[in-house]
Amino acid sequence: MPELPEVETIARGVDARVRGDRIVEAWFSRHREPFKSAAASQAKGLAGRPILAVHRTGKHIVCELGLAPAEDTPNARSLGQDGRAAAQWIVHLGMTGRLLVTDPEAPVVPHTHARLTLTSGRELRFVDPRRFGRLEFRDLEKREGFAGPGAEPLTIEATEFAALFRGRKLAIKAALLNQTLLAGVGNIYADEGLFHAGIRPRKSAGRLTRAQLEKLRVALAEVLNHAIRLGGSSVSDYVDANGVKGFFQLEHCVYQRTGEPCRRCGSLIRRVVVAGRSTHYCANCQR
DNA sequence: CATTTCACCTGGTGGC
DNA sequence: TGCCACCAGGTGAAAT
Repeated sequence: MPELPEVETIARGVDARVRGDRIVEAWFSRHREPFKSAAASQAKGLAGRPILAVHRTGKHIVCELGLAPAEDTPNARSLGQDGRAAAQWIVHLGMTGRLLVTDPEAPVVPHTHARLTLTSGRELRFVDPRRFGRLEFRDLEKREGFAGPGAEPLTIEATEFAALFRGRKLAIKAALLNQTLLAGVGNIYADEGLFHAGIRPRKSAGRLTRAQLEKLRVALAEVLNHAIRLGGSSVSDYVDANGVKGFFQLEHCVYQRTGEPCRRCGSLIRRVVVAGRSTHYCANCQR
């Protein structure tokens, strides 16, 4: 479910409620590897660590963690070297993942795969029916910090954005979904961004003019920021860290509006398959 | 290497 | 009500 605006909304919500808290204990379900690091090593790595901050990178939620009291040295390294985090817990929600902050007595819903109990008494829970999500623990004393390979669509500049697509023959829609180029855009916002930029999804990425690419960059950033302001798109079951739905689905111009009139020109929205994904566009507004 | 296709999962929906 | 086909916001491995 979650693309950049949904992940950003969740990360902000989780940050607001668990920043400064401390992980007492972590529990993981046995359900086959919905994990990137083994459950046992994650549980061991997480226990006792303070949560310094929670933020988003691409479609990943990154929990910045300090040192557990036992390994804390008198050398003032409870925040790690230079006040930076000593470890990270990285959550990718896949299609149906949820990261929720709950009271401990809140019923444990089916497909709950992780429960982190916190000093405050609250719990951080990961729920994921389809199990496409991924959980990873990184000890920064041993490895490098997490940074997705793709550029951030909200801050990328014109020249760099244009360079991403130069010489690429594939459809612009397929290119937008490639997380190693641009991180955070998924099926909804690729379609919406292309609509606002007036570009056909199947147009070759490398054949777009510099002006079209710039229009696309701006359109994407506007759509994503607008969606963040509305708490994301709740297409079926997306909710934020507090279980609250978003409202951007009400503003969709093309996504899942097949056969409905275009909000700008009235012609009917079409659905095709590009890069194996449902793709929606207005043949009149997008050329 | 660039690009496309498919497998991975469960659950909801709509047709019959 | 039941059964079934189809669809779904994501990725990464395998095939081309």
